[in-house]
Amino acid sequence: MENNLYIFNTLSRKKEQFVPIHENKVGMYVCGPTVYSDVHLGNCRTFISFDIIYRYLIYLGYKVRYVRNITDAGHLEGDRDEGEDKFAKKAKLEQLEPMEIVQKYTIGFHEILSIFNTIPPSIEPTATGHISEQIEMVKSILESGFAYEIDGTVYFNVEKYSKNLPYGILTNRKLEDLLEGTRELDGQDEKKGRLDFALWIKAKPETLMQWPSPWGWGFPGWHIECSVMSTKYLGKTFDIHGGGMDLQATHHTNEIAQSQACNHTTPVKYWMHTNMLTVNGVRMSKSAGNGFLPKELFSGSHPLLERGYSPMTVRFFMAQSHYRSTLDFSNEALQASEKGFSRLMEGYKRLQKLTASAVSTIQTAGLRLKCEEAMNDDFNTPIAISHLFDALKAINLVYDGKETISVADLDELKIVFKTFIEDILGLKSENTTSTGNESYKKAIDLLLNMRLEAKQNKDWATSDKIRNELTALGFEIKDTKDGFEWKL
RNA sequence: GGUACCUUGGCCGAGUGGCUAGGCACCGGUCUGCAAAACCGAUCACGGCGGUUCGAAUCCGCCAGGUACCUCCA
Repeated sequence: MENNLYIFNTLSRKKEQFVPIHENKVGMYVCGPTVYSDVHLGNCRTFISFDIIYRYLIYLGYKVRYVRNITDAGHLEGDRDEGEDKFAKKAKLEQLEPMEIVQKYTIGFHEILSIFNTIPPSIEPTATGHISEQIEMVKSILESGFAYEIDGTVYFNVEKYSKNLPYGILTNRKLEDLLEGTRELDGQDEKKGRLDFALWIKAKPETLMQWPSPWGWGFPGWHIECSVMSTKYLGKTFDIHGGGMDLQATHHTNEIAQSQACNHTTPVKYWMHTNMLTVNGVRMSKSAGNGFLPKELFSGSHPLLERGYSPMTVRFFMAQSHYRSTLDFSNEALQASEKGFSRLMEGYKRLQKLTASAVSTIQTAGLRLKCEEAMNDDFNTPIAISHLFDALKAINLVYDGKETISVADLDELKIVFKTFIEDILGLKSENTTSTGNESYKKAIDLLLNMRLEAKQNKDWATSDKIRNELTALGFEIKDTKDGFEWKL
């Protein structure tokens, strides 16, 4: 299959033409959430970005296997292979079983992603469901000589690995620099090298989630699950691995090392990293406390928000920036997106009502190609959207009777709009009136018909009163040549 | 301290050597009883200094400011 898709590969820090390993097929792995608390908006940005990427790959005709894991074990509070397990800590706080925590937040995560209209991945494996495979991989890494065991805990030997293979390729860093950057660890540490990380961690007696292993009871290190599950479902080498940029330096770097040590091959052809969401210029993060939850965003209940914004407004807002750029959250920016989105969707609805003429007096033919070119350039959604807005102008001109469009052009325009707005960008109309009941609609129509009569009698006082009061209730009233239109 | 990245008009946000990005806001106009919506038009730009070049927002250097990673986070 021929395509001109170019993807920015973190490995080379360049845009590279996308050539799948197996013709017509794409294997894509994205690091999913650790389900110990509510998913926050920054996480959502990454998953929405990859949702659009997934949708576009499908549009191009690829058969995509999209794997996104759920981390439900082994993720410690600190990454120094000490500290408390996140699930255990939360379980104590909420007085629940760790698996109740996992269940609760997994459901919440799915709910939110569904509200954002993302397509579920093909496979969503969990760490706890792959304990034996993780043990096998740890064994294999031990056999290859890149790991060592100390008292029930298995560590990856970074120094030894880096003698044979480049450890810091993903962040373009040398081992010496990394070592220099690592601060001295206070307290006891049994690791041989400062950069070494745990593959398997010995359980303490009070550890809630633990499994038997050749090294005694314990639980897997955080990084190993991704190596295991991506290998299992996508093979030793697969096409795309994605995740947030914050995972690049540690998690993904270690993942490469593990997979390489076990499978003796480069695990991933294209590494893709999404940039961070910021609030007032500072990264939105769990620890900084400036991250709001999707529900707070929808309802406007967070102190930083002036009011609520709908899920599709947020999705559109995110699509208006490129996935590799930071995106700054502000009320002003969200309101701008809300209006723009509303205008786009209004135009999309109008498009369905247009009547074709014998000839086109406007130029819309190249739209699909332009949008494809934008998406082919490392999924440049903001450019694709700008082309849709250009076409929107043409739609409105035809709607106003100032220009005409031919049947063929109209049909193509309808298909392209549907394809890019719904299928690729994953946007959908949120107009509530379409789901409202009939009597309610008729009541509004009745009021507006009364207003129409008042207008015909030039009773502007009554006519304005009806319109103003409805407007105050949130309705938008538009007068047309032969009547009116309204929406909530 | 080390490493990397960023700085675009009132706001958001594309763009990597010459050609109007786009959205929102604002201003003028068309339409309208007045509005709204829509359309047309105008205004506003590339952090600072220097260099390369016929030509730089785009390449190079320096400076200033900011952010991220190096410590859990998508």
